[in-house]
Amino acid sequence: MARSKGVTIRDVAQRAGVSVAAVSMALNGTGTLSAATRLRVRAVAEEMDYQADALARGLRRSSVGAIGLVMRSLDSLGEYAPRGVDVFSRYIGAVSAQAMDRGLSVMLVPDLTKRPTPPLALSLDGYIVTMPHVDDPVVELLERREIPYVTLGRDPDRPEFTDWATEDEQLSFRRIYEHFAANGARSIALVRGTDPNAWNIDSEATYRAWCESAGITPRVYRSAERAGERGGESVAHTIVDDGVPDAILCHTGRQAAGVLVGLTARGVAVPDRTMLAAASDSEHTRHSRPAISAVELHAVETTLALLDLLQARIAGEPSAGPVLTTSRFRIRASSRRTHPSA
Amino acid sequence: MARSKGVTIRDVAQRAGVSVAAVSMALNGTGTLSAATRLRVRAVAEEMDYQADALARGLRRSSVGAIGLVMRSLDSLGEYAPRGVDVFSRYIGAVSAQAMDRGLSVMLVPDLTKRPTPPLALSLDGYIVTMPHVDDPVVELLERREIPYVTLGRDPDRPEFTDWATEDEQLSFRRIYEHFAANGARSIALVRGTDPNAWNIDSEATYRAWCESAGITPRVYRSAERAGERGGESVAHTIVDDGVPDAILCHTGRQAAGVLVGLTARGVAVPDRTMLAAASDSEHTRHSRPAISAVELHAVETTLALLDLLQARIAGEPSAGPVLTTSRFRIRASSRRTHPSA
DNA sequence: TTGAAAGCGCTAACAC
DNA sequence: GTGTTAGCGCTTTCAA
Repeated sequence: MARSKGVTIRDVAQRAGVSVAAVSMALNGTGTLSAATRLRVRAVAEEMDYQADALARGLRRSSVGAIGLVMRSLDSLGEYAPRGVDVFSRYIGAVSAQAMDRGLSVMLVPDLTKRPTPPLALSLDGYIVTMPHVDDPVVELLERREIPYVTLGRDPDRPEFTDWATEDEQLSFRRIYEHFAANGARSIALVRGTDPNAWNIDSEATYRAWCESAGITPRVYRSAERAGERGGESVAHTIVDDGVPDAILCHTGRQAAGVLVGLTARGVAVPDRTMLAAASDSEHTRHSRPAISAVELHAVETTLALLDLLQARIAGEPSAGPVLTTSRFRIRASSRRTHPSA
Repeated sequence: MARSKGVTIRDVAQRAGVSVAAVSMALNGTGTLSAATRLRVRAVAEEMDYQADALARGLRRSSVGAIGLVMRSLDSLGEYAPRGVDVFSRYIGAVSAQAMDRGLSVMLVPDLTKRPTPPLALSLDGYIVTMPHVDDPVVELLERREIPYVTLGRDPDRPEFTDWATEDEQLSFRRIYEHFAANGARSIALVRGTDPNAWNIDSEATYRAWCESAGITPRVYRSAERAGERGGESVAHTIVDDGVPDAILCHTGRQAAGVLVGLTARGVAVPDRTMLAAASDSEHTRHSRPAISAVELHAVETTLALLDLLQARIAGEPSAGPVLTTSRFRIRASSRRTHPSA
C-alpha cells in the first residue's frame, strides 16, 4: 500500500540538475542530448540505483516488458499441476528461462476469457498460446484486442496465420509408423486425444494418409486427455476386443502407459504380441515396464523460435514463421523386437 | 505499440452520463453513491465490456493483482527446466493454480538482484521466495524495498521472521531414521546438499540430534544440488570407502538415485546390505530399481498456507505463521526388508 | 541542446 | 450524492 516507491525520475533529475525529460532521454537513448549530460545523468542514475517504474512506463509506452503464457492444454485438463506430467511444467520453465535471457518476464495466465480477467493480462506485451483449439476464445480475444501472440502448434482455424512453431509431429508420426512397419507391423491403431487442437487433428490426418499409402485400414481410438492413464487402460480393452493390432501409437505418455496396463491385464505381450509407442515423452513412458518408445520433445528449441516470432510480431516486423523443429524418436523396449520381421 | 487500448473509464462515464469518479466508485464499491447510479454504471460497464487498465490502476493504488515467485533453488541450480525434476515445476503449477483461484496472477521471476531487473518485478504486490539462503540478496532487496514476501522454508538468518511455511521436514527426517532403526540399522549416513538454506541446515541439525539420542556416530556427506545424480554417485564411492553404513538418507531424489547407482557399481546390495531413502520425492526415486523410499511433498497444502500468509501480509494483517504441513513418507523397496531386524 | 508541459487511465481528496 | 481536479511516474511533443 503505502510502499516506499523508491527513487523516481524526479529525484534523479533534481540530483543531476536537469529536467525529468533529460533523464528520460538519457536513459532511453532517445532525443538529442549532449554526450556530456547523457553520461552525467546515467552516472547519477546508477549511483542512486534508479529503476524506472514499469507501471508508469507501461502506461505511456503501452509495453511492460512481460509476456503471458497461456496453456490451453492445462486449461482443458482442469488441473494446473498434474502428477507425473512434466511436459507442461518443463515448458513453463523453458519459456521463463529463455524469456529472462531476453529481459522479458513471463506471467502464467489462466484462460483469459474467464471472468474475472486476471489483472495485467490485457496489459502484457504479447502472448504465447500453447495448442489453441478450434474456435479458441482466447485466440479470439487476443485477436480482438490486437494483442500480439504466437502459438505452439498451428491455429486449426487459421491456415493463414503463420506465427507459430511446433516440433514436427507429423514427421515424427511417420517415422514411428515406418519403425513399426520395419518391425513387421501390418495393422496399426492410433489412440488420439479429444481436445480439438491441431495436434489431434493433424496427426489423425497424417495417420490416415499413411494408412492409405501403406494399404492399411485405419483404426482410430479416442481418449480424452484428462482421462489420463485410466482412459488409456479402458481404450486398451476396446482395442483388444476389436482384435489386437500389430502396433499401437498413443498421443500422450499417460495414454500409452494406461494402454500398456490394459494390454497386460488382457494377457497381450508388449512388444511380442503388439508394439507400443507414444508421440510425446513423459515420466510414464520412460518408466513403464517395458519402457515405452516415445518422441522426446525439445521444448527449448521450439520456445526459442516462439520467442523470436513473438518479439518480431511485437516489433511489428513481418512474420518469419511457421517454424518446425525436429524431435527425436527414442526407441525403447515396447517396440524393440529381436526378430525384425515377425 | 499503438494498440487499441480498449474501453476506458471515460468512455463508460460518458455513456452512463456520469463522471469518471462515479464510475470508479461504482465499480470499486467505494465512496458514497446512490444504489441507483451504482447499478446503472455497472450495467453500462458490463455492456461495454469495460476492464480497468491494470497499469493505470496499479500506478495509483500501487498494487497490481499479481505476485512474484522466485525459486532460489532454481537460481542456484543455474537451470530453469531441469529434466526429471518435477518438484519445482509442479510447485510453479501449484502456485499458479492456487493464486489464480484467488484472482492473483503469478510471475516467475529470476534472481531479482541480477541486472537488469526484470520489468514489473518491483511493482508486484508481493513475493513467494522458496528456500531463501543465508544472506540472501533477494530477501534483503525485498526487505529494503518494503515489498511483502513470504518464504517456503524459514529464513535461516531471521528467526523472528514468521511468514513462512514448509512441510515438516524435521518430522519426516525423524520418521525415516526410526524406520531405518526399526529395520535394524545401527549406523546411518546423511547426504545433504550445499545450498545454505534452512532445509540443509536444519536437517543436518536434526540428524545430529537424532544420532546423539540414539548413540550413533554421525556421518554427514555433502553433494551440491546442481551435481545431481553424478554427485550422488561419487558420494556413494566415498561412503563405501569409509565403510558401508546400514542405511543412507539423501536429501534429494536425484542424489539418492545417484547413490544407488554408485552403490550398485560397488556391489553393495540395496536394501539387503544397506537401506536407502530420500527426503524428497521425484521421478528418480519412484523409478529407480529398486524404487527408493521417499517423502512425498504436498505442494498444494503448503502453497495454500503461503498464499494465506502473503495475502495477510499484503493487507497489513498480523502474521499467522509459521505453518507446518505434514508430508507422507512412502516406503519403497529400497528400505523394505523381509526380516525386520537383520 | 534543454526544459516546460501535456497526458497515458485511474483513484481519492475535496468541492459543490 | 456527484463532479472537479490533482496527481501516480513516466515519455514525448513543442518551445525556447
